[in-house]
Amino acid sequence: MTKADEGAATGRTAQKRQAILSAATTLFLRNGLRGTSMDEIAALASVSKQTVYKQFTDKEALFREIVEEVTGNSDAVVDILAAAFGDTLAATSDELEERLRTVARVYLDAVLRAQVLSLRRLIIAEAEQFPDLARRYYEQAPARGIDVIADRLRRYAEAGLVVADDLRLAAAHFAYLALAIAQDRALFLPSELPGPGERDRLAAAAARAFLATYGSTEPDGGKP
Amino acid sequence: MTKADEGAATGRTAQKRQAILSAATTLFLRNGLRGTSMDEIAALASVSKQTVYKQFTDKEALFREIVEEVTGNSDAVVDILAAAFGDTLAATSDELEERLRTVARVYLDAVLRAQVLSLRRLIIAEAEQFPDLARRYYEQAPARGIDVIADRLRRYAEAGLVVADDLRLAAAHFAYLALAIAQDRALFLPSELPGPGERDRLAAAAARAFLATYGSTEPDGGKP
Amino acid sequence: MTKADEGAATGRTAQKRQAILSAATTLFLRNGLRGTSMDEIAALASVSKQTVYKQFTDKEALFREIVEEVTGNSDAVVDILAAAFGDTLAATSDELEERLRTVARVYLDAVLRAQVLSLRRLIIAEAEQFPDLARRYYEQAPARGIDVIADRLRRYAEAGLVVADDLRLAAAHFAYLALAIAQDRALFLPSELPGPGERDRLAAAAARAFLATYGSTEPDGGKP
Amino acid sequence: MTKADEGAATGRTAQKRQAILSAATTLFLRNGLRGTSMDEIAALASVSKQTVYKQFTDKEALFREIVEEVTGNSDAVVDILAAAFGDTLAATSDELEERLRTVARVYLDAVLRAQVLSLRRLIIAEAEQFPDLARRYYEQAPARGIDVIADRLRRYAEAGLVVADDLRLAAAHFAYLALAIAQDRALFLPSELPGPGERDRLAAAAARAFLATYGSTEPDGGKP
DNA sequence: CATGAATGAGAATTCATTCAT
DNA sequence: TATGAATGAATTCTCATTCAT
Repeated sequence: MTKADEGAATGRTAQKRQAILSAATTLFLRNGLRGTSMDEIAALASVSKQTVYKQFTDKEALFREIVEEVTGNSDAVVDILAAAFGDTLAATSDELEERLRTVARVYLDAVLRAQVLSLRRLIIAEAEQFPDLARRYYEQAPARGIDVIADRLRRYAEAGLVVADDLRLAAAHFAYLALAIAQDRALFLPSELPGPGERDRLAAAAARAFLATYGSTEPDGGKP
Repeated sequence: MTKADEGAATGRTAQKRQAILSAATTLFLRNGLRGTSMDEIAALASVSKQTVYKQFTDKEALFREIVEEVTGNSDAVVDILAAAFGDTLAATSDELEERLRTVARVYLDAVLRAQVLSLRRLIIAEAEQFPDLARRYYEQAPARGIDVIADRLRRYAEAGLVVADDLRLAAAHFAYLALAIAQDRALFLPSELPGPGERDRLAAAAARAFLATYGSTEPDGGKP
Repeated sequence: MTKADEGAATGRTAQKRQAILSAATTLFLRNGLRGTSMDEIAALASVSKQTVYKQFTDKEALFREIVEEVTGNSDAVVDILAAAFGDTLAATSDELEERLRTVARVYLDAVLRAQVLSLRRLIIAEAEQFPDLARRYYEQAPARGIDVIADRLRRYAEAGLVVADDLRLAAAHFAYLALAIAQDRALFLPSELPGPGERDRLAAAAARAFLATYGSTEPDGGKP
Repeated sequence: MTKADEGAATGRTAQKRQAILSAATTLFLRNGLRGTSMDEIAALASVSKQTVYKQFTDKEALFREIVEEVTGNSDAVVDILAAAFGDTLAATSDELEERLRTVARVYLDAVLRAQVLSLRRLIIAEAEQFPDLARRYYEQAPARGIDVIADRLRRYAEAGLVVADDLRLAAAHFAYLALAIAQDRALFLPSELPGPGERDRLAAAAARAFLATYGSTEPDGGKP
């Protein structure tokens, strides 16, 4: 076997595997675990059922692999969040509020994407059957988002812009002020996602409320 | 047929109907819609399958009826919430914070009950298949909770204890400050409900954060 | 429900159950466990597959039930054997030999019936998968046959017609002298069962060999 | 292509063929014909399924080849048996009994090996599907054992140590006195093979019973 | 030639729903 | 009216065998 052969073989197999994963992801997110049959997956992936079973032990294994993969990709949300904070610290309270407003808004957009919502629904639906997957998701997605926020808040606290005993709690307050109203609603009413204006409003209110609670009273050292 | 006969017959039928509803509720909440078979329901209700089908057109109808019934009973949560506010207004800011702490704590307890969480999971899981049910639930449960809070906040605002442009938004902030951290976690990690201490802590932090944002600066109107 | 109703219902159900058991017995004995499908069983019993599954948890349960039932009926062989010994003791050595010849012959016939051989094959085939069934069969069939023989030999020994230290061993020797040659052959060559003459010959040889070993030298007390 | 190449090719092919045969033997003996899949065989032999099909027409052909091969190797049992008789004749009745005891014991050991028992079970299980294989096995294994014994008995008879009209019948009596009790039990109770003491006891009893029946009354020519 | 993919069927089991009694 | 049986399809998974590369 030459390298080319190996590459070709691997490529072929890996390609099929990808097609299966992609098809299954689509279907699981749309119809849930029990609402998706292996036949449908094979058909959508344009492979035979046996190819599916040769690559994945059984439906559960396929489900697990997909949830783990997609959960991993949820880092995207966390990365977006981290990026939104920017690299520099805000210099004044006013700047900080605007910064937080942006962060809230960006975070909200990330979280209201249809895929992210579907994944959330899927994992919540199966949380009792697959507690390990649910835990993993929880730790990778919502919890890590709060970690990132807490980390940034620490820097603001060090700069005297924010005052908080418990940074993780403050971070959670910020996260849920920003997300919870819209996210909760979106879980139940998938077809009524809030529009841009509403998102702006929610993000602004979250930033304002957060700073009212945790903003330093003597903001940036006294405006002359 | 005498009235007695009719009554007996009705009674018996109604009794079976109740048994079916009760069995189906248990099973749907535990195993989901697709995870529950009509056979299981009939068996747990100790009736024949035909009896089930005589009372309910099909599985979907049974599911709907149950979700609507249980959703209706979720008023309980709203009632608990309303009761927690009490009938009198708080006289001072301090009293108000304690009052809100209590409310947050009671609300949290109500919402973290296993049944309530299971119902939430069930409805979220089926939100795309049964958007009307999800809407109804959303309007009956989370939304009405916020209504109740908003209503109370209005009275506080009138008394000068709270300042808010948008009372519903303020109410939502309070609700999600109080619930979201724990509720979100509980949806994903059913086996790790927060203990009493943690609940106290979350409730206190919610009350504090809310008042920092929406509490009147001149607390109780300034008693001259 | 009246008794008649119950009876009718039971009768109907029991009838179907019997049909299933009968069909499955036929097929399992003919084609083995893996060689028989639930579809075939349902078809041969003229019932729906669901009726089969309602009566028997799964294929294994059905298999077990059948093997146990048929094993129980194998008592027939033991009963035949016991009857062949007759109620009276033989008075002389000559009579005893004739008696044993008859017993051997009858036993051989019982054991060479097609059903008995098929059952033996079936249980041997599954002995590693179902050790409990194999044990039960072994104890009910071959072992009990030897018990019966040992019991009769004890009476002969008490009458001085037979001399043996170890009656069970002597019984086993008799049993296998009588059966083993033909039984072994029949297990492998189902289509070449020995004819009556051959059976006579084997039975006679078994009786003769047994008495040569275990017959009392001073037979019936000395004919003057 | 040089001869070396051809040799190498043949060697490689033959090697794979052997690997397949070996894997299939293991699996067929362990799990039976229907309990073994071509996939498993290919996997255990570390070859592709196509290679299996290139070497053997289909599953049945592979099964046949294996059973025939293993049946051929069962000669081992016959060889062991023949060797146990030794090259010299026994001189006295006492020596003969000891000799037969040894033979019986060795034969028993040979026949109670797990592989031999598994093969027996396998062939019995498939005797109706593959009557030709069963016949071949029967003729190669149990029947040839009896042939060997009959042959030796003839020499003993010529030496006046043994008296028998029908040497094959006498040989069968010896064989089944020696084997049948333990072999039968072992077929049904694979996990309860008799220990050495029990084997000794059975072998001794077989030798004794055989000589009581077929031993010459005037043993070795009368010791004056 | 040999690897992975494909085929096409079949088996066990389950389900929602409907008859028949 | 209620029970057990029946229906007919679907679902998960496996298998023996054959292409295509």
